[in-house]
Amino acid sequence: MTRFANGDLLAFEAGAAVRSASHAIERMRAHGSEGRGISAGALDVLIRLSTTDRGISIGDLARAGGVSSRNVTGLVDTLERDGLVRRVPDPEDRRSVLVEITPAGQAWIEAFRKPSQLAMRAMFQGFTPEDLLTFRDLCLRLATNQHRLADHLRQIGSQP
Amino acid sequence: MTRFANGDLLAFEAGAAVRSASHAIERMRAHGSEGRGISAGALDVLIRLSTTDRGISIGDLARAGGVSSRNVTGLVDTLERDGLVRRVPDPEDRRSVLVEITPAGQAWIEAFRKPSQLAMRAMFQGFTPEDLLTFRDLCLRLATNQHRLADHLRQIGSQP
DNA sequence: CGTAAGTATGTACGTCCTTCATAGTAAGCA
DNA sequence: TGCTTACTATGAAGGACGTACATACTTACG
Repeated sequence: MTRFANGDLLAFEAGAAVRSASHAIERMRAHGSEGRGISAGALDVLIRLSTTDRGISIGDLARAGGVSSRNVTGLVDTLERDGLVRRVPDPEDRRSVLVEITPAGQAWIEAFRKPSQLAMRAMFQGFTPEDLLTFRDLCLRLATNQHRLADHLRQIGSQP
Repeated sequence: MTRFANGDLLAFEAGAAVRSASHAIERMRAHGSEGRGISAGALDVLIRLSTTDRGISIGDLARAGGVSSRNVTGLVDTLERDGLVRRVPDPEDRRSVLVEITPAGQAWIEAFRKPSQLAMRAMFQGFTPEDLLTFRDLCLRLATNQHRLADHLRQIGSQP
């Protein structure tokens, strides 16, 4: 290994580590939903939709996931083709399209949950509940930090 | 949020959280190496090569990264096209190709390190050194867990 | 020697994600 | 009211990562 200043080394290593960890999770997830053919990005959208009864607009889904709205449009396309999701016009804004989960989508999530939880439990084997809790919180803090940074960068980028 | 059994909920949420976190890191990394045009997968290979003076074979790189060897071939292609990496024949096995980092590659890594560390420091703002340490360790444990699981799955998959 | 296994790579493909361009709609202001 | 500006979703095009399968070459083992 190359040499670093103390704290920066740790941050650098942690960055690399979280990348491996995410790859690991992704791989297990793929294994869990194997055959039922839903891919990572689409799954994110579906899970987000499953947490509410109201529809969510494409733009809001994009902002929530931190990706472009064009991307979400595509993911919703595939989910809709599979019948897991449905587009309905927004009664309050005719530009907007609300996406809601269908009963088939709910069923898919239910079927996905059990094996996914088992896989996750296997992945987090050896973690104490406290480990799990702090780990989750640190991850979320990382995500919010990034959101804040992205906003900041966007601001200083748009007014040089 | 939907309802879960206690521990499984946490594992499920932690899985989602690490995905966001990794996306966050990835985005900052992209921002850091902007213009210098190296992408995530290639960067992983380059970093791995920068940690040793000897060449590493395509297959070993693939196993270390947990990806297919075909994929590594492609990544090495682009790195070689940019002059950051070089293929040399393995003197001990004429099937194998060793990949080594060039001086230009070393220089790239050096140039990348500083802004990357700054970005990481910004990302991990608010983390105590202990947070950072446990976070990194938990991530690595996750990765090793996945490796073990993958091996296990491969074994039971190949002898049904 | 001959067969089996390992190596890198060609071909083909799927998914994620992006940017730019476009048509429809909303909102603010003369 | 009409005009301009901004926002919405989407079409088109493309880059990058990753996979599986087939192939040619080399090694190792019987």
